[in-house]
Amino acid sequence: MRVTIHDIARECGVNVSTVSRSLSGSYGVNDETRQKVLAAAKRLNYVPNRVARGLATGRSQSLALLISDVRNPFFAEVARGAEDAAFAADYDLILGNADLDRERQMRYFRSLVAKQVDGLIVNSVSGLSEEEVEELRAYRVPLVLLNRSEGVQSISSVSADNFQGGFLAGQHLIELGHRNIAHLTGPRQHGNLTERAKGFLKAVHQAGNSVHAVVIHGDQNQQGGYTMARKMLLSQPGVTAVFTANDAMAFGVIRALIENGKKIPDDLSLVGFDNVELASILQPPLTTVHQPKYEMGEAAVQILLRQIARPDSGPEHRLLGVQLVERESCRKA
Amino acid sequence: MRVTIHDIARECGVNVSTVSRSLSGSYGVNDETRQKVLAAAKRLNYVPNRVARGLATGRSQSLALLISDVRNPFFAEVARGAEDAAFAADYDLILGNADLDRERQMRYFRSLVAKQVDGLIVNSVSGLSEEEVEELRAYRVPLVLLNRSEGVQSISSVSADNFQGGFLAGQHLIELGHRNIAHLTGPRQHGNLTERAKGFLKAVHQAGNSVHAVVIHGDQNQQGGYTMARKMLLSQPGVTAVFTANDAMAFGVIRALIENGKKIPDDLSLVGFDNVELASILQPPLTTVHQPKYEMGEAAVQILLRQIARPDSGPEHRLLGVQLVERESCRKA
DNA sequence: GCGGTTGTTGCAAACGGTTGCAAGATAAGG
DNA sequence: CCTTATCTTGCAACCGTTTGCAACAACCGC
Repeated sequence: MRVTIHDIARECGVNVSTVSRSLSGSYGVNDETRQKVLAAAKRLNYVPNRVARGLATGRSQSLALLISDVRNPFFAEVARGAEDAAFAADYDLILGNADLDRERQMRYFRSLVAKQVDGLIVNSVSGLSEEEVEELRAYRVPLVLLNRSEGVQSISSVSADNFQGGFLAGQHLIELGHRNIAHLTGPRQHGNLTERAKGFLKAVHQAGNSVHAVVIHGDQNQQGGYTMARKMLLSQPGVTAVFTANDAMAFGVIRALIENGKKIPDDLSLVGFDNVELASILQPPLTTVHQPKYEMGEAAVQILLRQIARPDSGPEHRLLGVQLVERESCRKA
Repeated sequence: MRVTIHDIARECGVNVSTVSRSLSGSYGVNDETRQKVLAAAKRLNYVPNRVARGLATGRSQSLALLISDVRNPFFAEVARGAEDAAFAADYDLILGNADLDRERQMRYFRSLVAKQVDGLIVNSVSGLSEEEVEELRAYRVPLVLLNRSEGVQSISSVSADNFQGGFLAGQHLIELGHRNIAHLTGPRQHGNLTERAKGFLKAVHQAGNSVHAVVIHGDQNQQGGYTMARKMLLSQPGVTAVFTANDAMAFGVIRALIENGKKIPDDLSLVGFDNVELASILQPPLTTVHQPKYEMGEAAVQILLRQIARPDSGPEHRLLGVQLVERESCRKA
């Protein structure tokens, strides 16, 4: 059995409550006694039992991050940001990969609540039914969503400025002189991606009638980008520039172009979104919209910590800035 | 306050112990009573408090994964494998990024032990002092190392067959007819990478005197690969093939070659190690040695679960197979 | 010298479960 | 009908902390 405060108390000839107070540093214990206790704790190699502490205080000192998949570099970066912020505040982070499986997500929620996590960061909640969101809310655990969900004002969120990102991408291509631009994006109704498309279209409309834009929907991954690009090459031969709603799709576009013997940026300019590490390594390096992924993880934890400290404080929505990273996948039209 | 078993007991007019037994499914309770309890639990929306349970049973029902950095796709993949296996067994996974910082690693250990994690998967322990390893051992928490540490027989481990991987890479290049091969690797004394180098050299020696090999040490990342490649192009102009000890270094090599106007595989054949996702996306797709990353995570959790179930069972060392994935970065010499 | 502070410590009740043991009820066997 | 075995349930201790309250001593000012 491990050493407990009872052992220390016996060793020092004091009551456990004195030991507890000495260790947790709250005032009200004589300095001499405290030193004695501290020395004994060290000598006996005492490790406090956080579970017991958690039971007594109602705090588990852990947060959870529930995302689709850490293998997605975007989430890995978020996870690292969250983990660093949590570690700094002496919390630890439980990781859950829920894919986009509703059932799995709910199973996780229940398990995490049962474990008394002090706060929860969730990728997205958009797939959940009204009832499920209600159940979630009933748990009364501080919650922050990564990427704001439409219409869920009451839950804190951290998002990148997707609209602005889409706008920047569109503006950039237009400034380079492109007049026939395609936007490759995911399925309709996907909050984030929809925002990006809206921003993009704003830039297009601002440019007036001279610019022609087409939006193509498909799967929001490399394969989807590949498929859409192939289709586009056939149906839209006049396109000179492509903006994809994420980098993965851009990689698919690159593959399709290589297969068709076309070169970037000579035959087609390309702008991605996310700025995953790969984007800078690829040849040519991809121009893309940088999302502050690490910072999003950090911010989410900060909000959580604040909500834990002041449970009655309202929800907070943080919109983090994005920026266009110009590399070599675009050229003047 | 949340619903507890006491509430359910009151509701059903039975003792808490009966409720506990009904819920945890251990036999010894009348079926009718159990149904009544289950119904009440559901009706009241009861969520068991795992912290309390943990205190009583000494089990926290959570495992921890302590790695350098999730942003490294290798670890992200391992993490996902571990998480899936843990989830399936109704455990959850605490994630820790310790970089290679000893202090941070030790802080994590203590915190995790304090939290009564039931098992711990650790990236590497090689940087720790004797004393620290001893402290770790004293905690008596089931432990498995990702990548076996030299001379630490007493702690379970899961590793890829690095030696065999190095051998396969060397053999492949030799079979293609290369006679002047460079191996770019990390600092000396790095367990894994050393094994890879050894395997590579075995292939070289097996081929007899006709094959000339040079081993270059540097940083085990993209930048290191870049630097070493530049140096090599100057000092070893006769080299026709390169084997890097990981994919990241290979990406650095590619960058250096592009800068020098050289083409892969025409001017130089290249083999990496790891098979990160990026390797297949790059142009040209990289020939590399596949490490079963996901499976390593899974295996680590399985070992942990076994050790938790039978604490007196000895350590287990699992060596997972690797395979050469031939893509388009090599050609006949 | 006395009442009132202030500071230090101990006592004991939580926190929400689990579990060994005993008691009572019921059924089976002789 | 009594004994014994089997089921079902309750009681209470325990897991390792925290924390409100009371007790006590020392010190203060008057």
